[in-house]
Amino acid sequence: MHVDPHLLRTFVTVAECGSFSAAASRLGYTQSAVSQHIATLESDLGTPLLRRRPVVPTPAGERLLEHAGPILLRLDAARADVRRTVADPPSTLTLAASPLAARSLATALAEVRRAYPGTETSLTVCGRDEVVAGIAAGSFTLGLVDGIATPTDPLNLTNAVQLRTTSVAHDTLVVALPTTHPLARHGRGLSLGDLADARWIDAPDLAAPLATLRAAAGSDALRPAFTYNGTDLHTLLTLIGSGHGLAVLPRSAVTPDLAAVPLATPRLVHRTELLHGHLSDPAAEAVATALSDHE
Amino acid sequence: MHVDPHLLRTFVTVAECGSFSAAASRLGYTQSAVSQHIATLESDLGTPLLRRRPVVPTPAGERLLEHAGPILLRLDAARADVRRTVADPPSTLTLAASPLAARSLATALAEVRRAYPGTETSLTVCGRDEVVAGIAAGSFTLGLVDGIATPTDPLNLTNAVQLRTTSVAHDTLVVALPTTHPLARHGRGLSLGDLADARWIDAPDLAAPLATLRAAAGSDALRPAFTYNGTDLHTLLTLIGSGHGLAVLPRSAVTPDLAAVPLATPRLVHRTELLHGHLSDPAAEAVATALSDHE
DNA sequence: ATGGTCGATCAGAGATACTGATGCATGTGG
DNA sequence: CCACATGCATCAGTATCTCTGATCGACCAT
Repeated sequence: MHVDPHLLRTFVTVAECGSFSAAASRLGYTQSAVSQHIATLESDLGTPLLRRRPVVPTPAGERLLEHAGPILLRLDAARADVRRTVADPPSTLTLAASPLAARSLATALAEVRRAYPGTETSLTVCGRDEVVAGIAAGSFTLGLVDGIATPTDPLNLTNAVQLRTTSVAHDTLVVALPTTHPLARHGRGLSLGDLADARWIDAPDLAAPLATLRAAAGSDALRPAFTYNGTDLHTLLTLIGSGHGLAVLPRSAVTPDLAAVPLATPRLVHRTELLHGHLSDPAAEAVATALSDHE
Repeated sequence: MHVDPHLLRTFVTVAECGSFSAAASRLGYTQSAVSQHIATLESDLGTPLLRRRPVVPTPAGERLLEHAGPILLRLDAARADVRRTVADPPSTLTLAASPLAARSLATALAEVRRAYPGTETSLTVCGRDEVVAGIAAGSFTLGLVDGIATPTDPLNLTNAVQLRTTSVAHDTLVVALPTTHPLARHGRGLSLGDLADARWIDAPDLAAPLATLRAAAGSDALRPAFTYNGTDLHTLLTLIGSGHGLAVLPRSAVTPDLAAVPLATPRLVHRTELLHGHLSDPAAEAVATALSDHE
């Protein structure tokens, strides 16, 4: 029949944990149950999904993992979407935003709070995927996600199926460098190809992930010399300023103490998009329109 | 926990059939089981999903239906994708195409059959959604889908998640009219806005569906005076020729006995895209590259 | 009224999905 | 080289779930 989502969920957990017993305690099952789940899934699909000891996905398992996340997300999204049409709109406005997108919220939000003074508001800043997942699962009513895209295309938000998206802001992309850097005075704009051998800082949670830039440039170069796993813009700018490497950022994110040379090719822009399910809450709708008009 | 896909499937079937007992026999269950399925789903989601007698989805049910199709499709796609990595490539090349996309196949296919003479080939022409679903579910290895899109964007194939797509051909869109029609000599190109009150033939399975054109034009006009539910191009052209109305088609589809005036605004093109999962079959890969190169 | 259709409900048989105990392979420290 | 610890597989048993078949009540048409 169909692949059972319960089995899928334990499969994902086991793959994440790299261990049957760890997954079991995480899921509140016994190790025996987890073992049976995986066995059932494997016999159902007719192929081993995990190599044991150490526990690593087989190629078939990798395939399944690619599907499992979106499926489970979508399943939750369906439930959340149905709940939304039934439950009355919550009194608190629950917002989420990825770090560089959060700034777009402040001004629009101010207007709305003036118009609806009674509304409690909560804002969560988290990773792009978490924003999408949270909106889908109904834990946030409105989300802002930033990312890079070609000037005409929308952001490629995989998993965002059945969610409404609106582009709310775009900004040119620049390469941020120390002012002392030889390229800092490069007036006409830089090409990614020229920067293949530069020292890059990869800050996937904050700036344009290098992997995305590689895909856009069609190049296999652009290897990170430094990886910053954090969401604090100031820290990243400081790292760049003290010469640890350079990064691609939206122009408005770069402070004047750094050089910001436009990224000429490939032609990409920084875009932030609004993301939501069906809006029944007037305050949420007001935020949405305030943000859209801001464009 | 999660929404159970089995229940989801019977829910979809019941909604389609508009009857519990009909759905039961279609699914090979008893009416009792179907009734219990729906009851379980409703109590799980905490809201009625169907109004009984007559059986019609409630608003919450409509929401769920929007999710159900893609979820079930994706579940099948996951299984098919895993199977593909395990099973050896099938000896027959299984192709699918939407009616207007099929023509792009012929030439590319000829080359490949010369290169791989041993390969049995099957081609199925069916609706766009069926092509996508069939590829996802693994019943076809390669699919061609046509549709309209803005010049820079790819086709908006919802449900095509986790499938690879390549644009293989594009063609300008024209309004097909009888040569005697007053607009037939309209040299510079027509605007959809000017044609709001024209007699339209809607041929959703074959040409650009009017609903899509309406969305692109941002207009609520463009109501069909005639609907052709069929996939035969010749029939549609004959209908146009005998004055039943006009339709938007790719230029290459319109024979010289009809007038074909370019569609100037909105700027849209007819595009056909190649669609497939992971290709392990060399012949299938050859077809894919032959088609891509043809651009 | 009356027979027919359709969905809801109920009891019970069969399948299922857990737990806890045990078995067996692998890697590790004495 | 041998205990021993660790971690997955397997098994038996039970609690639960999920069907079927029978029955009921509501509605519709005759």
